Amino acid sequence: MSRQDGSDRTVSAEAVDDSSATLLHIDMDAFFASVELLDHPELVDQPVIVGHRSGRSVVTAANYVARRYGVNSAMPMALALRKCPSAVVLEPHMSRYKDFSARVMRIFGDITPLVEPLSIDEAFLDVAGARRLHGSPAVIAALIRRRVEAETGLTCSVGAASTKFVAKMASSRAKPDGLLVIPAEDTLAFLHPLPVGALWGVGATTEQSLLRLGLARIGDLADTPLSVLQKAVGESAGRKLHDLAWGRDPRAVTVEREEKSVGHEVTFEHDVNDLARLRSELLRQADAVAVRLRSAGLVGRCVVLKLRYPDFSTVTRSRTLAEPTNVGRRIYEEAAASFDLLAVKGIRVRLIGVRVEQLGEGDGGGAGLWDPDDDWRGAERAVDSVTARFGLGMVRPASLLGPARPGSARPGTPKPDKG
DNA sequence: TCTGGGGTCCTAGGACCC
DNA sequence: TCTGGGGTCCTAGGACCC
Repeated sequence: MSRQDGSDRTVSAEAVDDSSATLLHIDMDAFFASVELLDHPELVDQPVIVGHRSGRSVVTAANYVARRYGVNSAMPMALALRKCPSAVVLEPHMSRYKDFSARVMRIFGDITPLVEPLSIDEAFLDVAGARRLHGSPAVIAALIRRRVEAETGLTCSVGAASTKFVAKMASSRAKPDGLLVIPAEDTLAFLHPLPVGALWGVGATTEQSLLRLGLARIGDLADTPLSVLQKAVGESAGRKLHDLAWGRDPRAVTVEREEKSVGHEVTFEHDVNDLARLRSELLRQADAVAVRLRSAGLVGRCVVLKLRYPDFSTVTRSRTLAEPTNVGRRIYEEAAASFDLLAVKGIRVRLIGVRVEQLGEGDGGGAGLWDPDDDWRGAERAVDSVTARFGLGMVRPASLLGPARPGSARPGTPKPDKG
């Protein structure tokens, strides 16, 4: 194993044979907070929290100064401010984070086309094919870290290993501003002393189940019969834990992933018992979901309503449609029908949300495919905008229902490349 | 302390069909 | 008349991740 970090850059990553560690996991350090600090350099030495100040919000991100006070992501803001009353709270700026995200992802893309974004601020890279051009994985990781810092002013941490999940665990142990290389032959020596909670996929609940069995370290999982693990945490999770404990993870870096669902939800500042208000929120969300589906060229078959009550208990109700849709009014009708069955007198709601699942390719209307010459598409877009504003169903005039004209690409079908 | 919003994946039970 | 086992679809809930 070889370590390199901001405080001691002289440790040479090349001292170990890293040729097997071709999977990199790159994770930006305190991403949202770091972007905000670029705009507020005077705050770098102060505890900074990104999030809304309002009553029911949580911490979206915290810089490392704030973390020293025990502040962490997803912590209720009220608690965070009790732990660190001197923290500066900054409102999030998502579009700015997306912009920085695109910039770092482009840097990754310069190294290899095999980039799998995991979230806005992290990605897997398979650099096996990039070694001839750029050098060993550790050299590539160092190059990426230098470029990210030089071109964005942000730091990142990198884990390099022979499997994705070990690379991911390595990057988290390299944080902040570090690089940790785990050659294949060192995998078990790296994993086995770590606590079970450090495993990707083991949260608080699973950790407790494992601790009750006396399994505290990853090495303990490796030494436990598969059947015992499966009885404790389920068949699939048990199998996965056992494999991971032995460093087995055959997943490859996948560049494309298809979306499985699209949804919106909102937690009210104060619990709501006004049914009309709840329905109008539902309508707003259904339309927002529909707009996103259409712009992605998708339709969905299953509409899920989600409610959370004041005691934080959560229920969902789903309805499967005979015909998939991306029409706001249809989504709303299904969600509202589910809602009406739950909306007993005196109901109070903390959160309401709509999600559409079982997605498939839509029948056109994808914004990226819009051809200004196709005037019927323009008409459809106009209808869509009415839909978006008023929640009306999409009513395509009968004259627009005909087949695609000869010579024009079928809706939803990308036109072939020209040579 | 009092818990966001965006997701993915898994489990389990029941209906239904062969 | 009683009964089995597998497969698929649907639904509800929950763990987990960032």
